[in-house]
This record gives sequence, structure tokens and C-alpha cells, in this order.
Amino acid sequence: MVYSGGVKATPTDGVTTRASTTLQKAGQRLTRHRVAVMAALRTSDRPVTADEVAKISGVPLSTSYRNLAELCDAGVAVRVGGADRTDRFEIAESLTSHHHHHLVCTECGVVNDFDPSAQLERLITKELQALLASEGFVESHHLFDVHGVCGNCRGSARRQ
Amino acid sequence: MVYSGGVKATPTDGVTTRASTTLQKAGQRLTRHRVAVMAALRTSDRPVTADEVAKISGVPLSTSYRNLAELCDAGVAVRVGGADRTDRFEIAESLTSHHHHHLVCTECGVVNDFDPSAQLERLITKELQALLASEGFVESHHLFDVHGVCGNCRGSARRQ
DNA sequence: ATCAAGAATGAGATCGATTCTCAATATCGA
DNA sequence: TCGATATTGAGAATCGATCTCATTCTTGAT
Repeated sequence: MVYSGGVKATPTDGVTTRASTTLQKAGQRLTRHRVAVMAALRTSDRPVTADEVAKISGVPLSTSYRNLAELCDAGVAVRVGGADRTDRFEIAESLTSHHHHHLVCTECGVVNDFDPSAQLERLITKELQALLASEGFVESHHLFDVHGVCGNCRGSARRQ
Repeated sequence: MVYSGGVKATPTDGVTTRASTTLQKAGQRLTRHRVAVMAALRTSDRPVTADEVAKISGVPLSTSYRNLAELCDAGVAVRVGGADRTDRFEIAESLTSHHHHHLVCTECGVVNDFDPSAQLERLITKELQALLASEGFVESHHLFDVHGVCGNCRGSARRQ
């Protein structure tokens, strides 16, 4: 068994650098595995499962789960719920500066990103202010998820 | 063991009547248990878990799960994902005529309802039209969920 | 560089929500 | 009433996610 934990690795771009900094501020070490997991998250343009991260990054599944949870704790990643029972993860918007929402396919479970208009976001922000104050609720983030059937699944349904 | 399945029960209000009709149109029988499950859903002003439904209605857990799934298939109920791994269920908006969104507490998992403004809904509808067409995605419904910490959990955190 | 204290790892065990199984029982139309 | 079909319920099975713990690595102090 080759043990590869704890090996220091080098970030290679802006988002990764910020992610690394955030991680270390949260008191977590920047190991090769964590960098690999972050890279896996960045590889995809949509939220990925822990299993996918493990396959993409070569990290063992339990480490993938553990590191993803730690990245979420540190605010580097966020957990995205979908239509199936499988959690998906993506880099936090605070690091990518790219606010977006999700198209969730209720057939295959895949989650894709889409961008909201500035107008919609302004209205959402405005509306939430009053609501949250009256409820005593402190928002961490909001999700605007559209559920339905994606083009792929509609195609395969027609072909049957 | 007392077997109580299949006993016909009587709906008592508009929503329940419509739910019953919908269920029967979907080819499912209107048993006492199903009525009890629907009543349990209506009892609460927020989405409830299968376990809660079982406790409220007195229906066994496996039957609660099965009937909730059937109600969802029939379009009488919908499954609401939250911040924990526990599914919650509520009566479909098509039956209650009450469109709403969710405040999801990331501490205790409880989901509460809130009402969006008509303006926000109009904008959402408008925005989705163009998007979905271009993606080949067919919407079944959309979720606008605000995640954060509810007043209760903030209170108990402060008290510690 | 060396050492001790603490962090990370990984294979597999465990957990827990949900689904499945199947014999017993009920429903419903003819 | 009868036969075909649906529902039920207790527990088994499933499976994604978390936990365990011995091993190995990292890091700061010396």
C-alpha cells in the first residue's frame, strides 16, 4: 500500500489559490488529496458526486467523502441536493464569483448549472430581506432549482 | 395483528376530495391508510417526513413510505428535499392552489413554507421560458429554497 | 535535522433512510 | 359470492454516507 497523505501540493490558478487559503484559514492542511479533490470539483461544469470525485481524482472513496465534507465546512465547497438520494458537490460561489442555479433532471439525477439574470437576483435579494427578518432566519444561501426532464432523457424516452 | 387495509374512508373537505379523485384517476384505491396519510400531510403547515406521517397517522412506517411514494406518483403529494438526508412530503400545490417556497434550516433540518410575491413569480416564469427552451429541458416544477439557520436553532446556540 | 504531538489516510465496518419481499388480507367488478 | 387484483406490514435488503482505528504523514519546537 502506498501512503500518499499529507504531501504538500501546489495550487495552480486563482480559484485554487483562494480555495487553498480558505482551507488553511479553517485550520486544515493542504494535502495532495485535498488539492486533487478541489481539482476534480473544478474539472466539471456541474455538481459532481463523491463517487465521481473519487474516480476523477484517484482518491479513495472514504477520503473523497471526508475531504468533501471538510471542504464544505471550510466554505470551499457546497453540497447540492438533487432529485435522487445522492449528494453532489461544487466549488462555493464565493470562490468562483459565479452565482448560478440548477437544472435538476428527475430521470437521471444529473444537475446542470444555469445563470440567473441580474434582475431576478435583485428581486430575490430584495424579497428575502423582509421575509428573513420577520422569521428570525439567517440565510446562508439560496437555491433556485428547476426540476424536470433533461434533453438527454427525453431523447431516450422517445427512442424506446 | 389487526389488519385494516383497504377499508374505504370518507373525505371531509375540498382538498381531500380533490386528492381522492386524483388518486383514483391514477388507478389507486382510496384506503383508510391513504386517507390517513393525506390527512397527516394536511395537518402540518410544513413538509413532514415519512416517519412523522407514520406517527401522526398511526400507519406503519413501511406503509407510510409506500403510500407517500404512491401519492407522489399520482401527483397528490410532492417530495421535498432539505438540508439533511431525510425526505419530506407535502400536498401538491396543484391541489392546494397555494404556491410557496421553503426555508430550510441547516441545523435541525426543519423545512418551513413561505409565500413568494406575485412579482417574483412572474419574473421567474418569464426567465425560465427562454432558458428551458434553449436547454431542451421540460420543467415539472421549480424550487426556491432558502438555506440557513432558523430562529429556534439560533436561540439554542446562543443559550449554550 | 530530530522528535513529539497532532492531522490525514484508507479499508472496511457501521449507520440509517428508504425500498423491497412476500404471505396474509382486503377490495371490487362481474 | 367469487376470482382477479391491490394493499398491507414486519422485517430483510439496499446503498449512500459516516465512522473506526491502526498506520503514516506533517509541522513546529528544539
